[in-house]
Amino acid sequence: MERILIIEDERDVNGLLAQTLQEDGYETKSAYNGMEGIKFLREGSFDMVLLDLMLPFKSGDEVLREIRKNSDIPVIIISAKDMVRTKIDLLTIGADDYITKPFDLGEVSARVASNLRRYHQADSKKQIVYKELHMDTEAKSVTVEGVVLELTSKEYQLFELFLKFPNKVFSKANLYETIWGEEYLGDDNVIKTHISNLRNKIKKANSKIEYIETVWGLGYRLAK
Amino acid sequence: MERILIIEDERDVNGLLAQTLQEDGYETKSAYNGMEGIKFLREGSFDMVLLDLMLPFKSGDEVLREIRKNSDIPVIIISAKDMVRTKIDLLTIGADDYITKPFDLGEVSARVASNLRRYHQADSKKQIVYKELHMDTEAKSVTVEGVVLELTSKEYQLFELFLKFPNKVFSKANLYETIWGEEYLGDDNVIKTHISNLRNKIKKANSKIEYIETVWGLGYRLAK
DNA sequence: TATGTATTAAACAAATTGTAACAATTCAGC
DNA sequence: GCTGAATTGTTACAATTTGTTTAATACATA
Repeated sequence: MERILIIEDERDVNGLLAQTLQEDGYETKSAYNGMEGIKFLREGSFDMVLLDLMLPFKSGDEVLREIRKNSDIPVIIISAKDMVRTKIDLLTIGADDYITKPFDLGEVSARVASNLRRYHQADSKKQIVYKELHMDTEAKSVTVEGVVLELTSKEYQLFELFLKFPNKVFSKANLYETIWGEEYLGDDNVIKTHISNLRNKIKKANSKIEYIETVWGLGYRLAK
Repeated sequence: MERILIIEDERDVNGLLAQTLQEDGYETKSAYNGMEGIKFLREGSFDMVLLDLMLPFKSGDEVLREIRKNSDIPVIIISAKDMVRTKIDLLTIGADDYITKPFDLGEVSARVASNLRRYHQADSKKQIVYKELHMDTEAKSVTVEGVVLELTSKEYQLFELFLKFPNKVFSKANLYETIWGEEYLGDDNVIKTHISNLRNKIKKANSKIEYIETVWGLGYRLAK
């Protein structure tokens, strides 16, 4: 399970965050000042830190600097709305994101999820594993249930795009412009054919899973 | 590769920035006045703009306003040290960061990297949460109380409009012209049908909440 | 030239969209 | 409160758009 450390001195705010994140399925630990936060970080392993800027004893940016000395886990800053100037500096120091008070709990959930996803993606950039599929972006090879797919260049590029952005719906214009690098003038035949060929090759490799999903009227994406 | 547009009239400063950024592994393009800068932006796709404030023909803040009309890429302002007052205004217009002259090249690198990272991370913006509803504008998916709605393209577009402008009342002409991109000639049947279908799908997802409100004689809007 | 790859074309299938006819609702004026 | 004209809502179906597949042709590379 993913563990999140919440460093926030206001007890009710801390509790609220903890409760929300627990409902989202994370394990949380609460610290009520910077020194305590750093202590917990040394002791346990965490996947993320929510860090308030205004802390007693040791201010948030000091804590952040301390964290960054020996860790690259995502840190989301919680700050008062009017601290615009500091935002920029914090991102420079190495914060990953920030949320301004008063915050919407739904937004907190979204940000946390998004940052965690990115973090976990970052250390497996070269190997993409999805369901029964394995892509090596260095070797440009793809296997489905152990069977190697012999893909052409265009097929591979399409597939890699889908796998790199698992939720995004790619419009045809989108696909065309990123892969072909030219302006899309409405001729989607090429794309449709390649998609078809790609699907066929996947199917022939004994895959029962459909990897590429059609989103009617919008485009294509990786199937869930 | 990431592309950065440098809009700066002093040739040696421009060149220095270009060189530094190229060494950092970016592709750069140089413009020497505001008009040229805007022209380049229209033609090519950039990931970031470095923008000098004091430019011939068109001042930096005009250029910034122009950029913000159709893009949200990070813009870093380069300004003389004594123009402190403007900083805040620029951040209000939509600048992401600022660097004062004379600048340290190491700092430029750091700021550029930080802003680019944040920009590419900014996908939390793409999540719209409203009451029990969650819309992912990347994945083009909508869930109500955890249930995924299977929307058609038109239905989705309508819904996204409402959610993006939560208080605005959209007249039918308004909706028709933004979504269909054609002149509205008074036939509101299409819209009514789509709204009806959309409401149905929401209702079938067990939602007790009415998300789309009719404003009699005026149009529709997101319900409060 | 031989081979694989990319593109185009065309015929077919599927889903969405628009239309039309009718039902329900709202609101102004009595 | 009624009443009815205006506005909005619903439904089913036809027309249109969009997607799939197969095959043939063009293109590139060795």
